[in-house]
Amino acid sequence: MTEEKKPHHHGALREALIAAGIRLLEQGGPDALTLRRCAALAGVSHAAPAHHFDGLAGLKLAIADEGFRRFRDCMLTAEAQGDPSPRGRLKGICRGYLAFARANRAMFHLLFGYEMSAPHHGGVPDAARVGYDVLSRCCAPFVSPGSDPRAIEIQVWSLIHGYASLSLAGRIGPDDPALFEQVLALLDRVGNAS
Amino acid sequence: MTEEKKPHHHGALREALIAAGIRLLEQGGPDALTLRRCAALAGVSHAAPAHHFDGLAGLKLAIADEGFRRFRDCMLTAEAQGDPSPRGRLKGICRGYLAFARANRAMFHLLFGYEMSAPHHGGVPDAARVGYDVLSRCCAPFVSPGSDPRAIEIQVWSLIHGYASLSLAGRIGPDDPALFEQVLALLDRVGNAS
DNA sequence: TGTACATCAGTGAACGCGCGTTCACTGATGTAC
DNA sequence: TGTACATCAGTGAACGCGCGTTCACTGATGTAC
Repeated sequence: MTEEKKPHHHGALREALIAAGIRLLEQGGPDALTLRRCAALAGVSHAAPAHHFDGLAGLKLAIADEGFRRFRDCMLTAEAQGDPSPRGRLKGICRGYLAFARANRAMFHLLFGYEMSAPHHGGVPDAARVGYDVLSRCCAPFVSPGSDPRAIEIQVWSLIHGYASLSLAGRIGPDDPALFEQVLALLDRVGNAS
Repeated sequence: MTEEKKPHHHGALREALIAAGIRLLEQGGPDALTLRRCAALAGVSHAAPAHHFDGLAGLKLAIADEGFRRFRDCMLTAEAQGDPSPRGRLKGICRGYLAFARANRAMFHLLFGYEMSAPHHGGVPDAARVGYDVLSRCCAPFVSPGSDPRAIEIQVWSLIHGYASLSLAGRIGPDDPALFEQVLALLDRVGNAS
């Protein structure tokens, strides 16, 4: 199971290829993620991945799946670190959202980029849902009973996703925690009756 | 100047290549944008573009430049169409923002994607500024005198950019104008003393 | 108005590159009996 | 416990593809005089 020897059979090649893909992604950007390079980094021949993934698209899907789980974990960690009030938790996951994006630039672009939503593409992996569930839970305290929670969820998600995207795109300038907190202050006005 | 004949000299190849690139982008996605295909679509040999652009990166920069101008025009048009109050203008450009993203998926990803902000890349083209200026002007009425306008600008920009990005990524589901207006309603709480 | 010449903007052939994929193969594993 | 055999997970060579780039070239344009 946890063998890492070098016999003919790798033993955990699937996981090794995913890990290699993530490394390539972060070190060389989206274009560095190819089947051949993943195979080389995992120490197998370039034809080996065909036994585990349905082409490059299949590998990317598996990488995105793993990425979404790490993304969720990053938000949960940030949630647990801050103020335990509902408002504090909500801001906490937003801080985790931004932290993940900054620490995993290329992965973030893979998770939300063109390819993942292209017309011909199979669609977003199931794991995308686990992140949304965290968001949804943290928004719940601010939803008026009987009303649709979706509006508040999308307000919060848009705000933090936009900030993270613009930050990665270099549009907000260097890291500015004070500015980010000012933007998050808008969340104090979410869900109140104004 | 406006010649479109077929002599040895094209006359306006630079513009033709940019137009070809935009067509390829929208019809085939980011990967369809190559020097050779642009040249073919413009009706010249594949070596011709080298006389006008510094490689593929140079062509992309020129395409992004044109894209940012169209983006701004789209916002200005939407601003002019709606309620002329400050709040109405602000929401107007947000509607233009979303409309542009939806009508120019691949271009939108080019303008804000990984490549445009990659470490080795030269940076965002100057034209990116013209869009921000529109946003800044529409935010100005809500900035308290003497305070930094940046906080409100980034709040608004994050909200609309996030919504547009998530919409393109297929995360918000099918087009839902009512939901979008609910999200924009958060702008009613921007810049007030709460 | 005419000529010589430099410069510019194309052509088309050729290059090497990394890619995904296919194929026959082989060693290792697992199962039936 | 031992044997036969099917299946699985790798190897390595080969394929064709489209890409960016280079190169010598040539036709058209523009300028000096």
